[in-house]
Amino acid sequence: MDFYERVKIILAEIPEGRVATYGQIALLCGRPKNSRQVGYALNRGLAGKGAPAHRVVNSRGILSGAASFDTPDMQKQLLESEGVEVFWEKDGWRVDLKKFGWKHTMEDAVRFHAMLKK
DNA sequence: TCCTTGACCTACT
DNA sequence: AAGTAGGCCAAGG
Repeated sequence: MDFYERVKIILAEIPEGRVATYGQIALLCGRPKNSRQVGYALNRGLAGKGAPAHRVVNSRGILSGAASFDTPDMQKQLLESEGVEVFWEKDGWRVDLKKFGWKHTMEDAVRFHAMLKK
């Protein structure tokens, strides 16, 4: 199964009101070292149309600076509409991963692995 | 092929 | 706490 298809599947599993990191997505896709490709996928829209790309941030909780969204603050808007606090820190908009980071269980990981057949 | 480019990550100063 | 360095790897030229 294609890596980008896997990304699409995992993205659909991120709960509303929570955010996941690129590395986390890559890990759950069974490709721990492909965090950059996750970004590539979202940037190029390879993860499908309705993909919740706004729920993905980097390891420090910083929102993507690359404006692949219609408007610069769209990602922030979408997150806030889901109840996620977004605040400005030095160089960019950020969320507290301690509070809003998606903490998937081991069971989740196993379940996802089963979905990623082949 | 080789080289450059990234919505990245970790470890180390 | 903040900045650097090296590592990663698929795409595209």
